[in-house]
Amino acid sequence: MDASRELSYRPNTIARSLITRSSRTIAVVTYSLENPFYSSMLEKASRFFQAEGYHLLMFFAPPSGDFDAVLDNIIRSQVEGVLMLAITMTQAQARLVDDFGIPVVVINRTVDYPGISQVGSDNIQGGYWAGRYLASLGHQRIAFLGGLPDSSTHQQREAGFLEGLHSMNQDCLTIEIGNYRYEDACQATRRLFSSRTPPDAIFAANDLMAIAVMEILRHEFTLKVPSDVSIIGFDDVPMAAWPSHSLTTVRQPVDIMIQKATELLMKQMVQEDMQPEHLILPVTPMLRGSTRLPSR
Amino acid sequence: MDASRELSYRPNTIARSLITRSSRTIAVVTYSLENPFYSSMLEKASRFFQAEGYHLLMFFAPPSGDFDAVLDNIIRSQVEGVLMLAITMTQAQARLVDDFGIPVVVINRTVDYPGISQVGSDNIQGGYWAGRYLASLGHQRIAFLGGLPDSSTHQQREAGFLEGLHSMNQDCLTIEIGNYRYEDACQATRRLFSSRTPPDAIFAANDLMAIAVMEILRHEFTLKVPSDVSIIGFDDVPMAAWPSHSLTTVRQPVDIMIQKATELLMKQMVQEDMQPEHLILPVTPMLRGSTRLPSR
DNA sequence: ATGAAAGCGCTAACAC
DNA sequence: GTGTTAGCGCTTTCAT
Repeated sequence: MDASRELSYRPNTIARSLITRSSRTIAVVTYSLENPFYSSMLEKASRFFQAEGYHLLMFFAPPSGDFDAVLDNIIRSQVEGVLMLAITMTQAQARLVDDFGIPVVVINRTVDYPGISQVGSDNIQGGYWAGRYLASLGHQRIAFLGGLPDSSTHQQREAGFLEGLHSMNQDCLTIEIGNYRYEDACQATRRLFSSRTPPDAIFAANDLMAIAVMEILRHEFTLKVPSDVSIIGFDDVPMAAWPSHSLTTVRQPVDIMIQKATELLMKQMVQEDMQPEHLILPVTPMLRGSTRLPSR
Repeated sequence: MDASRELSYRPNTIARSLITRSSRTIAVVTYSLENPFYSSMLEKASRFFQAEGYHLLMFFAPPSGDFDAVLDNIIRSQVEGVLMLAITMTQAQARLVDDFGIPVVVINRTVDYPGISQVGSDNIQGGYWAGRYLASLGHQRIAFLGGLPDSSTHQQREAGFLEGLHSMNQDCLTIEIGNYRYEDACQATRRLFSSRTPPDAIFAANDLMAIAVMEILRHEFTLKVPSDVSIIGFDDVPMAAWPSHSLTTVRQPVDIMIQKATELLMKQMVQEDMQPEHLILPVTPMLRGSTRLPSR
């Protein structure tokens, strides 16, 4: 002990990992941290795992393209688990990492493969509520501002929304795509409101885009929110509650999602035989100032 | 090759790391991702290193306390470099990791130890400009909303600010602390404006806090920005340019900072003998709508 | 309790 | 080129 102190010896984690066959490392895969919803998830997950003696190894999905190469790197890296934050995977990709026996939890994406765990919230219900609620406010020209068209969240929120509108005998005026990004949503909003029949209400597939809509309407089209246009978002990021935005939105239970996801991943890492689970957590409508008041 | 495909063989990165003595891994240390300034830095750094075949291992500094334990983990983990994002280190801590021969680049903190590289921007100049500019607008009761009191950025921005005010024959009305956090800044704003002599201008040590001030003033105190109170922030995060905030701020050149920091770290990892550098990049005042117009 | 040795899966050096 | 071997720094097992 004296000598080890003298030489300021530190055990070599890599050598230890090799012999124990446990890297105490978890891959986190995401494609952007622009949305604070995911950067806060990242922080929470990281602190949780750090407390358990694990550390997160970051992998960013390339904007276009070779996600298979990323998966390959993940497999070689000997991580003990993978946390996918809003990453769309093919069945083949899911099977690949499952075949290597690496536990995976996918957050906010469903993937059509039973071997991995998924944690999400009830996008269909959230969309359904948004559709019904906007219609119930008396809006007649209701549009959807979608996220990434390939993502399950986009598809489910859209499907729920259309169904909600139909249940009120309405159709969706038009659908635009904002790719879950602020800038893209600004462009989409400009297109939407340059039309001869602009919407009088918008459901955006996340808060970041909903806030973009609000900014563009108020400051480029000098329209009032909510008196001219009602806006609903999705996520309930902290920013949505800031008084300037006061965004009516569909809250996803972030804390519970990340808690369940990390617990699930831990369990799967510890017991070989754990069955993958598919959790769909309930969402909560948050009524704020970006939707007009119900007339009654 | 056929057999390796058959068995879907993947080289074991850990075994390779052990023999080559290179983990192709870099530690990133931060204490919060609440400020998008840092989550975007994280994303950019991660993509850069990933393209070079390196991956980031995340370490979060505990809110209170044992940072030495984190450093110890970093050293054991055999990372080839450390990127500190806004982490305040003691001299002893800096020396420790330097003694282990691990290259370190500290972003947005100065540390009183010559052995490690530092990349930051000219906080003193930025603060100086903010002080002079607010005074030049005719403000008479100018306050400072500080960040983390122990951080070098806080201290430098404050020092520059006070000096700027003095150069215009003014003193700082009062100083409050917001710890670089949104919520803390809201509380600080409430304290500031409950006073009998509230400020008529505020310089906040980052944009997140500046926006918090704006929110509270407009919606809790029904004061107008900028006609009642001018506000200046620091960073120039994307949100600052959103029309609702239209925040006058001091831009830090994020892209250049992260580019320089990653390049520096790479160089130090490759050549043993590289001298640590201390880069102070120029800041740029961004005049927007949160400060009143110069009268002339 | 204390020590010696095998081996995790690679790479690099060295023979052939 | 092709094959063999030593060894990276640990943990674990087995013998003392």
